[in-house]
Amino acid sequence: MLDDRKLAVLRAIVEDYVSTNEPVGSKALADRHNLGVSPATIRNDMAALEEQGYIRQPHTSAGRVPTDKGYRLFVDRLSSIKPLSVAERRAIETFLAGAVDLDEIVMRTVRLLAQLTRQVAVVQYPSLTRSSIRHVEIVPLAERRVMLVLITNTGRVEQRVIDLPEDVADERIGNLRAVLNSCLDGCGLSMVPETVADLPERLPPEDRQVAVTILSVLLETLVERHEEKIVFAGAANLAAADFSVGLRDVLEALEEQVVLMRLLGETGGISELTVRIGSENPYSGLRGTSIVAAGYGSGDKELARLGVLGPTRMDYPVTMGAVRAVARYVGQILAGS
Amino acid sequence: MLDDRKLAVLRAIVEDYVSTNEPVGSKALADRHNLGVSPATIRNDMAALEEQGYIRQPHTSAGRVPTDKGYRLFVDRLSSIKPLSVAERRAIETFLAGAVDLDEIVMRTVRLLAQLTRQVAVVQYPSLTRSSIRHVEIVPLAERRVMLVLITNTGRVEQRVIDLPEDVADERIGNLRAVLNSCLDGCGLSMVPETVADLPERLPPEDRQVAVTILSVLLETLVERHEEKIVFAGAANLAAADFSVGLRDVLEALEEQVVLMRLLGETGGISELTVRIGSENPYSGLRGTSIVAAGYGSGDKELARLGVLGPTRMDYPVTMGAVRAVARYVGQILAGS
DNA sequence: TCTGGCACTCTGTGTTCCCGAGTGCCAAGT
DNA sequence: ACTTGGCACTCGGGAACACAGAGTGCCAGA
Repeated sequence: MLDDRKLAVLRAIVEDYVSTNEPVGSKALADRHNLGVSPATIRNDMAALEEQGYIRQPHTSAGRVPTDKGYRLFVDRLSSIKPLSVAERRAIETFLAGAVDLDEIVMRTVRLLAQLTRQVAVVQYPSLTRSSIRHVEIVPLAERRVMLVLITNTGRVEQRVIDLPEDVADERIGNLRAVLNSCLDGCGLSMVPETVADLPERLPPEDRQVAVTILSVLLETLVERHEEKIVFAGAANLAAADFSVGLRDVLEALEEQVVLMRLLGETGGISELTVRIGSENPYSGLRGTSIVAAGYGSGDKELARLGVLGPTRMDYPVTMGAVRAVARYVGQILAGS
Repeated sequence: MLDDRKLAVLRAIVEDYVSTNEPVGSKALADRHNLGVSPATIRNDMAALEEQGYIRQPHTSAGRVPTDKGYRLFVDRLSSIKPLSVAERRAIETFLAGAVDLDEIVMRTVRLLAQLTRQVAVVQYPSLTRSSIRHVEIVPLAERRVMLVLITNTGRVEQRVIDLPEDVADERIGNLRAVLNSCLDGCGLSMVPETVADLPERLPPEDRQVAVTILSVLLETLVERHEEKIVFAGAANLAAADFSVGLRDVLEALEEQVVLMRLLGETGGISELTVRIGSENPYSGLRGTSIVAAGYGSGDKELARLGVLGPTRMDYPVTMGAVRAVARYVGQILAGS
């Protein structure tokens, strides 16, 4: 149905259109790529490609432009991920190495990715639910008020202020902290509810009331924060890429955590790339934009996702290479810290 | 030099131009505002205003448009800050009240402000340097590794991972923590360096090495984080306001923490509004944009700043009202938590 | 000092026209 | 059966042009 030459023509169209941003005609193709055939032949192939929905003409008698389906075929079968240059790898390493805490790792990652791809980068904070507890801290603030601090093995810190039902002496707090830590240390977050279920009963009666209050907040934190935090950078790159569709919609989507979550999507395995092209993505305001995303994590567990968002007319091989490389490096950094 | 009527004309020009976004002519002015004089008279006044640089004509035989100088006069002498409606105040309260930690307070504030003003909102995290220490925590992570957690009275939490020069038993860590807390609790951050200066000497010799390591990281944190964290929201509003100047520059500025810092600027007193109009601001990429900013804090100490950024052609009375109101509410929330 | 009148100057818009790039199709060649 | 050159056709986009409308500056009169 699609012989090799037709595929070569499609590849050439995508490559030319990506680099020039103008509909590409049969003559230009014959000139720039040595396909060994004449423009007329190419025209026939183009007609076939259009017939099947891989390319289209913006107007009669203009060149051809790839459709979403065309890009999809290109990504799946006609291109290979382009690895980063040595210089780029070095840049990633040195740039990420300087980060001192999780906030800074994420911040640097998102900027790095934006700069590398010249597009909008999106990074999700390492998921709370898939990580485990490294330490729980209870800090007395006032008479009946404490702050609960939760530190996970990914370096993420959650804090909540709790109003207690009664005055509690500091040593009782300390005691409680010790108990909590001894039974939660290293506990996967998804296991917390069962782990603490019978905890109050194992405490002296006078502490139970307080323990229940604190535990309920702890559990609440785990649930509420299920919707993860996401940051983006490189919005300025949107202005450069003259967007076909209004960039207002894109900016709006970027500020909606929920939408971003869905865009990053779920993955199969770690460091596996997901590409959503134009109308494939689940949000109508983003026709005309593609998302290249990957999971990252330490070891073999995927902790969160990151990716970039740009016009469908993007350089997929390069973008995919950058996303994959950054995802791997961030995973390493997280594992090492 | 400028009699009352000329000022009234200037005010009318600003108001009309802000609401219509079109150069305003003498006839339209005479119709919409009852100035009690004819268009011809207004024309004379306009000529005078233009002479002095308060307004200008985009082209010969177009209406007049205020200059930066004109807006400045308008803000300083011709307008008064418009208080928010009851409904808006209620919305602020309920929206901010639900926040559980500092991150969420800041996040909600910036979104609220963006929505209220329909412009880009910018909020700086409460300054580390001006707040005081509420608690210091040292959490053992591994053999020779601990995490230092710093909690300030504004609810801000800073964490750093520290590699120790030797193995340290947990009880020695606990001891160190107790000592640190007893001498730093409530200590203003700017006082920390002197407060801990002689601390190692007061410890048993075997702990000194470790203490020095930890303290140096602590001090480093205070210094490094001097450049504050800033977040923004509402970038989508930029796309709506058809910017005269390329919005690429604006987006770039928004992602430069340093530039944002300078834009928010320094203030006189708390809740005092700063307005920077067009060319008054220190960044050349932002010709055509104004910044309305205010300090916020708990009690009488200014902890940080917040504000909005929009086209010079903005509704200053309303914007100023919103910024002032939000700054006050955030201050209250911070004081109460 | 204000007002009405008048001539003048622009910008923006709509119209028309034309060029060129690119196509589809067909008939001839391999 | 596929490829190729030729040819007529179609549109989009830019240039040239005209024109209406809004707005001004200025002047003479109240």
